[in-house]
Amino acid sequence: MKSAKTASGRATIYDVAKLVGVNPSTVSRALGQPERVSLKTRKLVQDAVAELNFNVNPLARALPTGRTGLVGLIVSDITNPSYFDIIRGAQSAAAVHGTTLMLAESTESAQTEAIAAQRMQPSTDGIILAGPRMSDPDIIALSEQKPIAVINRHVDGVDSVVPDIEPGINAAVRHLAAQGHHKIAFLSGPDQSWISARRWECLVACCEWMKRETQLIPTTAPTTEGGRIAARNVRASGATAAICYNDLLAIGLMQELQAAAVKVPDDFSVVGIDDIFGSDFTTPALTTIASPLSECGAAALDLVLSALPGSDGNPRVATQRGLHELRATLLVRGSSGKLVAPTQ
Amino acid sequence: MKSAKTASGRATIYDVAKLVGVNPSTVSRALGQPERVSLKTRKLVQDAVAELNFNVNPLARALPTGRTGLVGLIVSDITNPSYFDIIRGAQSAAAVHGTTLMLAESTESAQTEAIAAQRMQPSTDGIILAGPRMSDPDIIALSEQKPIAVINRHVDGVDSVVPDIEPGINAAVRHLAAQGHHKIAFLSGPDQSWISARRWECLVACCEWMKRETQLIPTTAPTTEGGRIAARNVRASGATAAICYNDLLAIGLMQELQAAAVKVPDDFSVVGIDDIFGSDFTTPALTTIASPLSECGAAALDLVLSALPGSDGNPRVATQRGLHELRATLLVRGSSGKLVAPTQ
DNA sequence: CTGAAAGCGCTTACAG
DNA sequence: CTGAAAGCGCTTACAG
Repeated sequence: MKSAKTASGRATIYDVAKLVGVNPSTVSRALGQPERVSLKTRKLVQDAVAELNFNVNPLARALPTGRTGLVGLIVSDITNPSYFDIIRGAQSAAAVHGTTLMLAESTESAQTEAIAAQRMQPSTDGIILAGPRMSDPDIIALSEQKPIAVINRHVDGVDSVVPDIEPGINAAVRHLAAQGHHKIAFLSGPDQSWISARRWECLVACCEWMKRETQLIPTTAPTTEGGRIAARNVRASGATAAICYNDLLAIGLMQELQAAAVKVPDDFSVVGIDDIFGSDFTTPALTTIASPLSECGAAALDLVLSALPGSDGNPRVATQRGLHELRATLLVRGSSGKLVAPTQ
Repeated sequence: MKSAKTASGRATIYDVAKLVGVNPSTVSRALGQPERVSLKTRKLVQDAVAELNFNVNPLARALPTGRTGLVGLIVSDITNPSYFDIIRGAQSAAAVHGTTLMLAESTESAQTEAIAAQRMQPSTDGIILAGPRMSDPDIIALSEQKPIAVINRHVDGVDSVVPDIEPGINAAVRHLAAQGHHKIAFLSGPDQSWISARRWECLVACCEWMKRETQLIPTTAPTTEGGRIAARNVRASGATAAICYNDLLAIGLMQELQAAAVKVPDDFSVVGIDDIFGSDFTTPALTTIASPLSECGAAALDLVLSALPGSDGNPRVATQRGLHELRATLLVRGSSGKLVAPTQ
C-alpha cells in the first residue's frame, strides 16, 4: 500500500476540498450535480480530482443515498453454460448503465439461494434470480425489500423475464412429426425447476393437438452426464425422438446413443433447448430450440433498474412489454431428421 | 417495498438494540466478536436478530473497517469461454471464503480496463485481472492501493497466476513432429496479450530445439471468426500444423479448413490451447493444451485474500508456491495426427 | 452559489 | 461485560 491519503490509502473529498479551498459539500456537489456549482469551482474541483487521482467511494455514497450501483445476479449452477449467456447479457447491460454485477451461485439448492439473496440484499440495488429454486413465497418476501427480477420463472407480482417457449416447442413437434416420429420423449430438468414443468406442459399440449405420443423421462441432473444416464430409459420408452430440457442433456443423450451405435438422426432424433455455445460443434450439429438467454439477462437487469425509485417503477413482465425478441425459435441442424429405421 | 424499519426498508442494529434493550455497540459486538459479550446478551441479540430478520449491511460495515468482502474480477472479454472457467473458479473459491465477486469486462481495451479497475478499486478488498491488457506501470500503480492478482501475465512485484505452458507446448511439438510435421504455424492472440507472446517464445524455442520450422500468423481477434479469417494465411505459410493461442481460434481455423476441403488431421493438424467447454464436441475432437483455468481463478482469489491485512500477506507467484496442478498438459484428441498428404 | 450540520449503518478504542 | 462517543466517506436539506 502507498503512503495513505486516508486509512484505506485513497484520497477523499476532504482532500480535494482542502486542495481547492472549499467545503467538502461543494466538492460533493461539483461531482454529483455539477450544474449546482459555479463554472469556476467546478473546474478547480475537476483539476484537484485529477491531481489527487480521486475516485468517489461508491460504498460511502451508498450509505446516505441508499443506492449502491450494484445489482446481484444469482444463478443456480455456474457450471452450466446456459447461465454464461445470461451472465453475459446482464453484464453488458449493467456496463451500459454504469452498474456493476455481483455474482453468486446457489448450487441448485433453494436454501443456499435464499442465503445468497439475503446476503446480497443489503449491498445491492436489486437482485436478478436466474432459474430460481426458491419457493414463490420466499421470492415474494424478497421482492418486498428490493426490486427483484426473475428469469425463466413466473412469480405473482414479481418482475419476470421468460421467453415464450411455445413457438419453439410447436415448431419442434411439427418438425419431428413431419419426419415420421410418433412418440417424443421429454428429458426433464430439476424437480424444482418451474420452467421445466412449463416446457413439459407445453409439449404435452402440442403433442395432443398433433396426435403424437409423449413421455416424460426424469433425469438425475441437467448436465451431459444426466443425458447420458437417461439414454437407456429414453430408448426403452419406445420414443424415436427426444426434446430435452436443455442442450447439455441433449448432447449427453446424443453422445451415449452414438456410443451404443444408435445413429442420430437416422435411428433417433435429438432436440435441445437453449442453443448454448458449442451446441453446433457436435456431429451432427444439435437441433435446438434457441432461447434468447443473453437478452433475458439484459432484460432482467433493465427491469431491476427501472423498478428503482426514480424510474417509472411499475412491475411488469418483459414478455408483455412487446419484447418480440424474447421468444424461442427452432434451429434445425443435423441431430433431427427422417426416421430411417423405426424401432416400433 | 415493505413498511420500513429504516429508509432502505431494513432493520438496523439500532432496531435490534432497542428490542433487546442494550446499546448498539453491544449488538455490534454480539455479531462480530461474540466472545466479548455475555452468553445471556448474546442469546438475546440472536433472538432479536431472528425476529427482525436482520442482516448486517456489509457496505456500512465496510466504511469503518475498510473491508468490503468484495473482490473484483475483470476479464477482457466475457464472450470468451476461457473466462467462464476462470470466473467459475474464482466464484467457487469466493463462496468458500464468504466473499462475493464483482464482475467487470474490459472489452479487450486497456483503457476500459483501467477505468473498470479504478471504479472497482474503492468498493473491493482487491481485484483480479484476468489476462489484463493494461501496461505494467498501470498494473503496478493499481497494486499499490489494494491487493491485485493477475492471471496469465507476469508483472514485477504483483501477485500472479500463470500456469506453466511449457510442458504443454513441448508435448504438442513433440507430438506433431512425431506425426511428420516440419513446419508449425502459431495463430497469435491479441497484440497486448502478454501470454500470447510467452506462448510464441516458448514455441520458437521448442521448435528450434526440435529442428522444426515455425511461423507466426497474426489474427484479427481471438475468436472462431478470427480463426476462420486466418485460415488462408495459415495455408499459404506452407505449415502443415498449427498451434493456436486459444481453442476458439483453433475451432474457427478447423471449420474454415474443412469448409475448404482440407482434411483435418490428414492434410492439416490443429492444436488449441485451454480445453474450453465444447472443445471436445467438434469433429474431429480438438487436440488441445489444457490449461487449468478454473484453478487459476481460484488461486487468484486466494492470493488476493491472503494479501489482505491480517493474512500473512507476502506477494508471491502461485506457480512458485508448489501448486503443481497449475501446469498445462497436452490433450491429444482427433484434430492432430499423421500427415497423409503433405503440401510441400 | 456555498458553508455548516446532521445523518446513512456500522465499528472500535476508551472508560467504567 | 457494556455504554457513550467518535469516526469511516459521502450526501442533502437548511441557511445564508
